[in-house]
Amino acid sequence: MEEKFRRSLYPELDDIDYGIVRALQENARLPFTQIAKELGVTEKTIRMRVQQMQDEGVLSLVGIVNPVKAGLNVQAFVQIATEADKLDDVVAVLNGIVEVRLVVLTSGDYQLITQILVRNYEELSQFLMKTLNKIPGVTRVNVINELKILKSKYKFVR
Amino acid sequence: MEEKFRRSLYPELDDIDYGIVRALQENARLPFTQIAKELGVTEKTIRMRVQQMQDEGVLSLVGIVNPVKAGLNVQAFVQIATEADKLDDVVAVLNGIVEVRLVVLTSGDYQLITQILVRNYEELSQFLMKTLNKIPGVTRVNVINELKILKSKYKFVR
DNA sequence: TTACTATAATACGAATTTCGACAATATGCA
DNA sequence: TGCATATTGTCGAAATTCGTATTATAGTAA
Repeated sequence: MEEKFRRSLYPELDDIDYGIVRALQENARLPFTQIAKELGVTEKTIRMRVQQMQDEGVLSLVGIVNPVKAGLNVQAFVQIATEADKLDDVVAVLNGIVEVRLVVLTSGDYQLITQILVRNYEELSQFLMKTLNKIPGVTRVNVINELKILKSKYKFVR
Repeated sequence: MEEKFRRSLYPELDDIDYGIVRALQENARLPFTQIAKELGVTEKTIRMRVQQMQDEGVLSLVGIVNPVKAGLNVQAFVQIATEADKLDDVVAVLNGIVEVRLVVLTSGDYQLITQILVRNYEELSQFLMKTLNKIPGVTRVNVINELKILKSKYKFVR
Protein backbone atom coordinates (compact mmCIF):
# COMPACT_ATOMS: atom_id res chain seq x y z
CA MET A 1 0.00 0.00 0.00
CA GLU A 2 1.46 3.27 -1.10
CA GLU A 3 1.64 6.12 1.34
CA LYS A 4 -0.28 9.16 0.16
CA PHE A 5 1.38 12.37 1.08
CA ARG A 6 -0.36 14.85 -1.15
CA ARG A 7 -4.08 15.53 -1.31
CA SER A 8 -6.59 12.76 -1.27
CA LEU A 9 -7.36 13.32 -4.92
CA TYR A 10 -3.84 13.62 -6.36
CA PRO A 11 -1.57 11.28 -4.53
CA GLU A 12 1.63 12.62 -6.05
CA LEU A 13 3.43 15.80 -6.90
CA ASP A 14 2.25 16.97 -10.29
CA ASP A 15 3.93 19.16 -12.88
CA ILE A 16 2.96 22.36 -11.12
CA ASP A 17 4.38 21.11 -7.84
CA TYR A 18 7.62 20.16 -9.54
CA GLY A 19 7.73 23.54 -11.23
CA ILE A 20 7.33 25.22 -7.88
CA VAL A 21 10.01 23.06 -6.30
CA ARG A 22 12.42 23.65 -9.16
CA ALA A 23 11.97 27.39 -8.82
CA LEU A 24 12.18 27.60 -5.04
CA GLN A 25 15.14 25.20 -4.82
CA GLU A 26 17.28 27.91 -6.32
CA ASN A 27 15.77 30.86 -4.52
CA ALA A 28 13.39 30.41 -1.63
CA ARG A 29 12.25 34.04 -1.89
CA LEU A 30 11.31 34.04 -5.54
CA PRO A 31 7.96 35.87 -5.76
CA PHE A 32 4.98 33.60 -6.22
CA THR A 33 3.72 35.90 -8.94
CA GLN A 34 6.75 35.07 -11.08
CA ILE A 35 6.44 31.33 -10.54
CA ALA A 36 2.76 31.67 -11.38
CA LYS A 37 3.51 33.46 -14.63
CA GLU A 38 5.99 30.78 -15.67
CA LEU A 39 3.63 27.95 -14.88
CA GLY A 40 0.52 29.60 -16.26
CA VAL A 41 -1.54 29.61 -13.07
CA THR A 42 -2.47 32.29 -10.57
CA GLU A 43 -0.37 33.44 -7.66
CA LYS A 44 -2.95 32.11 -5.24
CA THR A 45 -2.52 28.62 -6.63
CA ILE A 46 1.23 28.75 -6.07
CA ARG A 47 0.68 30.13 -2.59
CA MET A 48 -1.74 27.36 -1.68
CA ARG A 49 0.41 24.58 -3.06
CA VAL A 50 3.53 25.84 -1.33
CA GLN A 51 1.60 25.95 1.93
CA GLN A 52 0.35 22.42 1.40
CA MET A 53 3.74 21.03 0.53
CA GLN A 54 5.19 22.69 3.60
CA ASP A 55 2.43 21.33 5.82
CA GLU A 56 3.03 17.85 4.46
CA GLY A 57 6.79 18.01 5.00
CA VAL A 58 7.54 17.77 1.31
CA LEU A 59 9.14 21.20 1.03
CA SER A 60 10.98 23.43 3.47
CA LEU A 61 11.94 27.02 2.76
CA VAL A 62 14.93 27.68 4.96
CA GLY A 63 18.04 29.73 5.39
CA ILE A 64 21.16 27.63 5.57
CA VAL A 65 24.36 28.89 7.07
CA ASN A 66 27.66 27.65 5.76
CA PRO A 67 28.93 25.95 8.92
CA VAL A 68 32.54 26.90 8.29
CA LYS A 69 31.57 30.54 7.89
CA ALA A 70 29.74 30.28 11.19
CA GLY A 71 32.92 29.11 12.90
CA LEU A 72 32.24 25.38 12.84
CA ASN A 73 35.51 24.45 11.21
CA VAL A 74 35.82 20.84 12.29
CA GLN A 75 33.39 18.26 11.01
CA ALA A 76 33.45 14.51 11.40
CA PHE A 77 31.40 11.44 10.78
CA VAL A 78 31.29 9.34 13.91
CA GLN A 79 30.09 5.76 13.78
CA ILE A 80 28.73 4.44 17.05
CA ALA A 81 28.12 0.88 18.22
CA THR A 82 25.86 0.37 21.23
CA GLU A 83 24.54 -2.39 23.40
CA ALA A 84 21.45 -3.63 21.59
CA ASP A 85 18.99 -2.72 24.33
CA LYS A 86 20.49 0.74 24.87
CA LEU A 87 20.18 1.98 21.30
CA ASP A 88 17.07 4.04 21.98
CA ASP A 89 18.64 5.69 25.00
CA VAL A 90 21.79 6.57 23.11
CA VAL A 91 19.75 8.09 20.29
CA ALA A 92 17.74 10.08 22.81
CA VAL A 93 20.93 11.55 24.25
CA LEU A 94 22.35 12.32 20.82
CA ASN A 95 19.13 14.11 19.96
CA GLY A 96 19.77 16.59 22.71
CA ILE A 97 23.35 17.39 21.78
CA VAL A 98 23.75 20.52 19.68
CA GLU A 99 27.02 19.44 18.06
CA VAL A 100 25.23 16.48 16.49
CA ARG A 101 23.81 17.47 13.14
CA LEU A 102 22.78 14.06 11.89
CA VAL A 103 21.98 10.66 13.36
CA VAL A 104 21.23 7.76 11.05
CA LEU A 105 20.47 4.15 11.83
CA THR A 106 22.63 1.99 9.59
CA SER A 107 23.52 -1.51 8.61
CA GLY A 108 27.03 -2.76 9.22
CA ASP A 109 29.48 -2.91 12.10
CA TYR A 110 27.99 0.10 13.82
CA GLN A 111 24.31 0.75 14.38
CA LEU A 112 24.62 4.50 14.03
CA ILE A 113 26.43 7.03 11.93
CA THR A 114 26.41 10.61 13.10
CA GLN A 115 27.78 13.86 11.84
CA ILE A 116 29.43 16.20 14.32
CA LEU A 117 30.10 19.91 13.87
CA VAL A 118 32.41 21.73 16.28
CA ARG A 119 34.63 24.79 16.30
CA ASN A 120 38.00 23.08 16.51
CA TYR A 121 39.78 19.86 17.33
CA GLU A 122 39.85 20.70 21.01
CA GLU A 123 36.06 20.69 20.98
CA LEU A 124 36.01 17.48 18.97
CA SER A 125 38.19 15.66 21.48
CA GLN A 126 36.11 17.10 24.30
CA PHE A 127 33.01 15.81 22.60
CA LEU A 128 34.48 12.35 22.05
CA MET A 129 35.94 11.93 25.52
CA LYS A 130 33.68 13.90 27.81
CA THR A 131 30.35 13.47 26.05
CA LEU A 132 30.18 10.50 23.73
CA ASN A 133 32.17 8.02 25.81
CA LYS A 134 30.12 8.91 28.85
CA ILE A 135 26.82 7.94 27.27
CA PRO A 136 25.74 4.61 28.83
CA GLY A 137 25.48 1.85 26.27
CA VAL A 138 28.07 3.14 23.80
CA THR A 139 30.53 0.32 23.22
CA ARG A 140 32.59 1.36 20.23
CA VAL A 141 33.24 4.52 18.23
CA ASN A 142 34.84 5.15 14.85
CA VAL A 143 35.76 8.69 13.90
CA ILE A 144 36.00 9.64 10.24
CA ASN A 145 37.44 13.12 9.93
CA GLU A 146 36.06 15.31 7.20
CA LEU A 147 39.06 16.93 5.59
CA LYS A 148 37.29 18.70 2.76
CA ILE A 149 33.83 18.80 1.29
CA LEU A 150 34.22 18.17 -2.42
CA LYS A 151 30.56 18.12 -3.41
CA SER A 152 27.38 18.97 -1.58
CA LYS A 153 23.97 19.50 -3.05
CA TYR A 154 20.51 19.89 -1.66
CA LYS A 155 18.74 20.06 -4.99
CA PHE A 156 17.17 16.76 -5.88
CA VAL A 157 14.46 17.76 -8.28
CA ARG A 158 15.43 18.40 -11.88
CA MET B 1 45.84 34.34 9.92
CA GLU B 2 42.09 34.38 10.19
CA GLU B 3 40.06 34.35 7.04
CA LYS B 4 37.90 37.41 6.68
CA PHE B 5 34.63 36.61 5.04
CA ARG B 6 32.51 39.61 5.89
CA ARG B 7 33.26 43.20 4.91
CA SER B 8 36.68 44.65 5.12
CA LEU B 9 35.58 46.68 8.09
CA TYR B 10 33.75 44.08 10.14
CA PRO B 11 35.43 40.75 9.80
CA GLU B 12 32.72 38.75 11.56
CA LEU B 13 29.02 38.27 11.77
CA ASP B 14 27.62 40.70 14.30
CA ASP B 15 24.43 40.62 16.36
CA ILE B 16 22.28 41.88 13.53
CA ASP B 17 23.61 39.23 11.18
CA TYR B 18 22.92 36.54 13.73
CA GLY B 19 19.45 37.94 14.27
CA ILE B 20 18.83 37.77 10.55
CA VAL B 21 20.15 34.23 10.33
CA ARG B 22 18.12 33.09 13.29
CA ALA B 23 14.97 34.47 11.71
CA LEU B 24 15.55 33.19 8.20
CA GLN B 25 16.67 29.76 9.37
CA GLU B 26 13.11 29.09 10.40
CA ASN B 27 11.39 30.74 7.48
CA ALA B 28 13.32 31.85 4.44
CA ARG B 29 10.41 34.01 3.26
CA LEU B 30 9.94 36.04 6.42
CA PRO B 31 9.48 39.68 5.31
CA PHE B 32 12.53 41.84 5.85
CA THR B 33 10.28 44.48 7.39
CA GLN B 34 9.43 42.13 10.24
CA ILE B 35 13.04 41.15 10.88
CA ALA B 36 13.89 44.83 10.82
CA LYS B 37 11.25 45.65 13.40
CA GLU B 38 12.53 42.93 15.73
CA LEU B 39 16.13 43.99 15.41
CA GLY B 40 15.47 47.71 15.55
CA VAL B 41 16.92 48.65 12.18
CA THR B 42 15.39 49.51 8.84
CA GLU B 43 14.29 47.10 6.18
CA LYS B 44 17.03 48.41 3.91
CA THR B 45 19.67 47.29 6.36
CA ILE B 46 18.28 43.78 6.48
CA ARG B 47 18.02 43.69 2.73
CA MET B 48 21.63 44.76 2.25
CA ARG B 49 23.02 42.38 4.84
CA VAL B 50 21.11 39.41 3.48
CA GLN B 51 22.42 40.22 0.03
CA GLN B 52 25.97 40.47 1.35
CA MET B 53 25.77 37.25 3.29
CA GLN B 54 24.41 35.48 0.23
CA ASP B 55 27.15 36.94 -1.98
CA GLU B 56 29.79 35.78 0.47
CA GLY B 57 28.39 32.27 0.72
CA VAL B 58 27.54 32.64 4.38
CA LEU B 59 23.79 32.26 3.92
CA SER B 60 21.65 30.47 1.37
CA LEU B 61 17.89 30.82 1.12
CA VAL B 62 16.71 27.62 -0.48
CA GLY B 63 13.83 25.25 -0.83
CA ILE B 64 14.66 21.76 0.36
CA VAL B 65 12.68 18.74 -0.72
CA ASN B 66 12.32 15.78 1.56
CA PRO B 67 14.09 13.20 -0.57
CA VAL B 68 11.80 10.38 0.50
CA LYS B 69 8.75 12.40 -0.48
CA ALA B 70 10.39 13.01 -3.84
CA GLY B 71 10.69 9.26 -4.37
CA LEU B 72 14.32 8.83 -3.31
CA ASN B 73 13.64 6.09 -0.81
CA VAL B 74 17.04 4.45 -0.62
CA GLN B 75 19.98 6.33 0.80
CA ALA B 76 23.43 5.10 1.62
CA PHE B 77 26.83 6.28 2.69
CA VAL B 78 29.46 4.80 0.42
CA GLN B 79 33.11 4.90 1.39
CA ILE B 80 35.51 4.77 -1.54
CA ALA B 81 39.21 3.95 -1.65
CA THR B 82 41.15 4.92 -4.77
CA GLU B 83 44.59 4.69 -6.23
CA ALA B 84 46.42 7.69 -4.85
CA ASP B 85 47.08 9.35 -8.20
CA LYS B 86 43.52 8.78 -9.43
CA LEU B 87 41.71 10.52 -6.58
CA ASP B 88 41.11 13.73 -8.53
CA ASP B 89 39.73 11.84 -11.48
CA VAL B 90 37.38 9.80 -9.32
CA VAL B 91 36.10 12.95 -7.63
CA ALA B 92 35.57 14.57 -11.01
CA VAL B 93 33.42 11.66 -12.11
CA LEU B 94 31.46 11.64 -8.85
CA ASN B 95 30.80 15.34 -9.31
CA GLY B 96 28.91 14.62 -12.48
CA ILE B 97 26.71 11.89 -11.07
CA VAL B 98 23.27 13.03 -10.01
CA GLU B 99 22.73 10.26 -7.48
CA VAL B 100 25.71 11.54 -5.49
CA ARG B 101 24.58 14.13 -3.01
CA LEU B 102 27.78 14.49 -1.00
CA VAL B 103 31.46 13.80 -1.51
CA VAL B 104 33.87 14.37 1.35
CA LEU B 105 37.59 13.79 1.58
CA THR B 106 38.27 11.91 4.80
CA SER B 107 40.92 10.41 6.97
CA GLY B 108 40.94 6.67 7.56
CA ASP B 109 40.83 3.53 5.47
CA TYR B 110 38.99 5.20 2.63
CA GLN B 111 39.84 8.54 1.09
CA LEU B 112 36.25 9.44 0.32
CA ILE B 113 32.87 9.16 1.90
CA THR B 114 29.87 9.86 -0.30
CA GLN B 115 26.15 9.92 0.18
CA ILE B 116 23.98 8.31 -2.49
CA LEU B 117 20.26 8.88 -3.05
CA VAL B 118 18.32 6.59 -5.34
CA ARG B 119 14.73 5.43 -5.85
CA ASN B 120 15.15 1.80 -4.79
CA TYR B 121 17.63 -0.97 -4.17
CA GLU B 122 17.64 -1.91 -7.81
CA GLU B 123 18.99 1.53 -8.59
CA LEU B 124 21.49 1.29 -5.75
CA SER B 125 22.92 -1.99 -7.05
CA GLN B 126 22.96 -0.55 -10.56
CA PHE B 127 24.87 2.43 -9.25
CA LEU B 128 27.36 0.28 -7.37
CA MET B 129 27.99 -2.23 -10.13
CA LYS B 130 27.49 -0.30 -13.33
CA THR B 131 28.70 3.12 -12.31
CA LEU B 132 30.96 3.12 -9.29
CA ASN B 133 32.94 -0.02 -10.01
CA LYS B 134 33.53 1.16 -13.56
CA ILE B 135 35.24 4.36 -12.50
CA PRO B 136 38.99 3.91 -13.14
CA GLY B 137 41.04 4.15 -9.98
CA VAL B 138 38.40 2.92 -7.55
CA THR B 139 39.95 0.07 -5.59
CA ARG B 140 37.61 -0.60 -2.71
CA VAL B 141 34.07 0.33 -1.68
CA ASN B 142 32.19 0.10 1.61
CA VAL B 143 28.44 0.55 1.60
CA ILE B 144 26.70 1.74 4.74
CA ASN B 145 22.96 1.51 4.27
CA GLU B 146 20.86 4.24 5.81
CA LEU B 147 17.96 2.46 7.46
CA LYS B 148 16.36 5.45 9.15
CA ILE B 149 17.20 9.08 9.73
CA LEU B 150 16.83 9.69 13.45
CA LYS B 151 17.95 13.30 13.59
CA SER B 152 18.70 15.88 10.96
CA LYS B 153 19.13 19.58 11.41
CA TYR B 154 20.25 22.42 9.24
CA LYS B 155 20.05 25.08 11.90
CA PHE B 156 23.43 25.83 13.37
CA VAL B 157 22.96 29.29 14.74
CA ARG B 158 21.26 29.65 18.10
C1' DT C 1 -25.43 9.54 -16.92
C1' DT C 2 -26.51 12.91 -13.39
C1' DA C 3 -26.45 15.11 -9.23
C1' DC C 4 -23.79 15.88 -5.08
C1' DT C 5 -19.72 16.96 -2.41
C1' DA C 6 -15.22 18.33 -1.56
C1' DT C 7 -11.19 20.24 -3.23
C1' DA C 8 -8.68 23.35 -6.14
C1' DA C 9 -8.25 27.42 -9.02
C1' DT C 10 -9.46 32.06 -10.15
C1' DA C 11 -10.69 37.04 -9.67
C1' DC C 12 -9.63 41.02 -7.42
C1' DG C 13 -9.01 44.86 -4.22
C1' DA C 14 -6.65 46.14 0.12
C1' DA C 15 -2.65 45.80 2.88
C1' DT C 16 2.01 44.92 3.04
C1' DT C 17 6.47 44.42 1.26
C1' DT C 18 10.13 45.23 -1.82
C1' DC C 19 12.98 48.11 -4.45
C1' DG C 20 15.89 51.96 -5.86
C1' DA C 21 17.75 56.60 -5.67
C1' DC C 22 19.55 59.80 -2.78
C1' DA C 23 20.98 61.67 1.77
C1' DA C 24 23.02 61.11 6.18
C1' DT C 25 26.02 58.68 9.17
C1' DA C 26 29.85 55.42 10.60
C1' DT C 27 34.18 53.52 10.26
C1' DG C 28 39.02 52.63 8.91
C1' DC C 29 43.15 54.62 7.87
C1' DA C 30 46.72 57.99 6.78
C1' DT D 1 41.90 65.29 12.30
C1' DG D 2 40.16 64.62 7.78
C1' DC D 3 39.47 61.87 3.65
C1' DA D 4 37.62 57.87 1.39
C1' DT D 5 34.63 54.14 1.73
C1' DA D 6 31.02 51.47 3.44
C1' DT D 7 26.81 51.26 5.93
C1' DT D 8 22.41 52.89 7.31
C1' DG D 9 18.34 55.67 6.88
C1' DT D 10 14.45 58.15 4.27
C1' DC D 11 10.76 57.78 1.32
C1' DG D 12 7.70 57.14 -2.59
C1' DA D 13 6.64 54.05 -6.55
C1' DA D 14 6.11 49.40 -8.01
C1' DA D 15 5.43 44.81 -7.01
C1' DT D 16 3.92 41.25 -4.10
C1' DT D 17 1.16 39.13 -0.71
C1' DC D 18 -3.07 38.17 1.47
C1' DG D 19 -8.01 37.19 2.28
C1' DT D 20 -12.68 36.72 0.63
C1' DA D 21 -15.90 35.36 -2.55
C1' DT D 22 -16.75 32.96 -6.79
C1' DT D 23 -16.09 29.55 -10.32
C1' DA D 24 -14.30 25.25 -11.98
C1' DT D 25 -13.02 20.46 -11.54
C1' DA D 26 -12.57 15.82 -10.02
C1' DG D 27 -14.28 12.02 -7.46
C1' DT D 28 -18.43 9.42 -5.77
C1' DA D 29 -22.65 7.43 -5.47
C1' DA D 30 -27.37 6.88 -7.04
